[in-house]
Amino acid sequence: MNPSPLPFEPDHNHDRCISEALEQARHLCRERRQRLTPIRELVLRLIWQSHQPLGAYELLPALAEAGFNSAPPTVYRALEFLQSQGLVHRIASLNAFIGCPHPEQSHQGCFLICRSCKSTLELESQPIQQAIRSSAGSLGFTIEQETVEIVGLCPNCQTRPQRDPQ
Amino acid sequence: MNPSPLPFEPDHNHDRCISEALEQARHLCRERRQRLTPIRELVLRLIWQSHQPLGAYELLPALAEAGFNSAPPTVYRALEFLQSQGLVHRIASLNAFIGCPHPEQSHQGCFLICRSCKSTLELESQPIQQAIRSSAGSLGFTIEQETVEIVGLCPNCQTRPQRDPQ
DNA sequence: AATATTTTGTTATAGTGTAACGCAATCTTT
DNA sequence: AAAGATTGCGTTACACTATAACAAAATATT
Repeated sequence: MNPSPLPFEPDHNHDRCISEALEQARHLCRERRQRLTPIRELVLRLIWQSHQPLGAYELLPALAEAGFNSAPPTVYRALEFLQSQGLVHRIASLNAFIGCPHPEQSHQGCFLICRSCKSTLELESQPIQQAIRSSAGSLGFTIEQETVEIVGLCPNCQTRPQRDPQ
Repeated sequence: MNPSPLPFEPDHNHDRCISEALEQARHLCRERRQRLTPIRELVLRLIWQSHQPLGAYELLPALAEAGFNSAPPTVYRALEFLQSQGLVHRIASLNAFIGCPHPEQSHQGCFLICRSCKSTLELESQPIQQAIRSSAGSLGFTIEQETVEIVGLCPNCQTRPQRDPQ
């Protein structure tokens, strides 16, 4: 069992991985004087539990089960808050959301998304960042937001295409 | 007047730029034995006319004006065909479509999108491609599809934020 | 001309996301 | 602790994006 998730590694200790993410979220929000309300924390936990990008509407049933209102605005508000705090990212090409493993400083994610098992890995790739900045800079373009989403097959699914690591 | 569009340059000869794109599309489709029907050609022309990413539903009124059916499936079918031929790209972060300036070979675009005037430039950046391939490769990830969309401010809009180059 | 294939028309519906308003909970100031 | 201000939530309604399914028309093939 690993203490934290490895790239495309299905067998890490996911319970611990979730609770660490939640603890960090609580800590960051306390520090920033932001309110991690029960709904927001639940949405964050649900997203972490999946480890796959999760659509907004997939969250609604769980919210209803927990006794909350489960109309779309409820979950979108929670997601908006979590995004504003860097706790989740939105994957534009999937219309879905995923937990951010290092929310302590605002950043632009770069995602590797497995088409087969949907596992998604957030990279911190200096070379990619650098190449993008350099290209934009040479054209006089000022970057405000980056969307880098790579879809393909993770190592597991190249040899065992049907398996779902979660 | 320039014969072809320059990066974020509002004053190129856009009529010529459109007609060249259409001529190339006709040529490619003839070569590939694919049918560039009136609807498909009209959709392609409308997209090129805008030079900004265009939503599917923004195309419908023009289709109706031209006497075609203007229900969503009509335009989505045309867009699907044009994408399959590499003639247009979809911008995931905008739910919109834009003409491809070099459709002769299938490729993954990298887009610089101005938040203010919406001008969008497709890059062929070897360093970015290389960095992405290298990152993915070192993790054993096989790339199938890349989404790279950079939103920010183009040179024109950094000094004249209100101007619309189109 | 007959048949097969592709494209389009049409209706309906699924999926994603937001506006707007009022109430409730929390925070701030006194 | 009370009053007022701010923030978050419940609720309804709706806008925007995209596709399924089937029939009719147009085109290609034999």
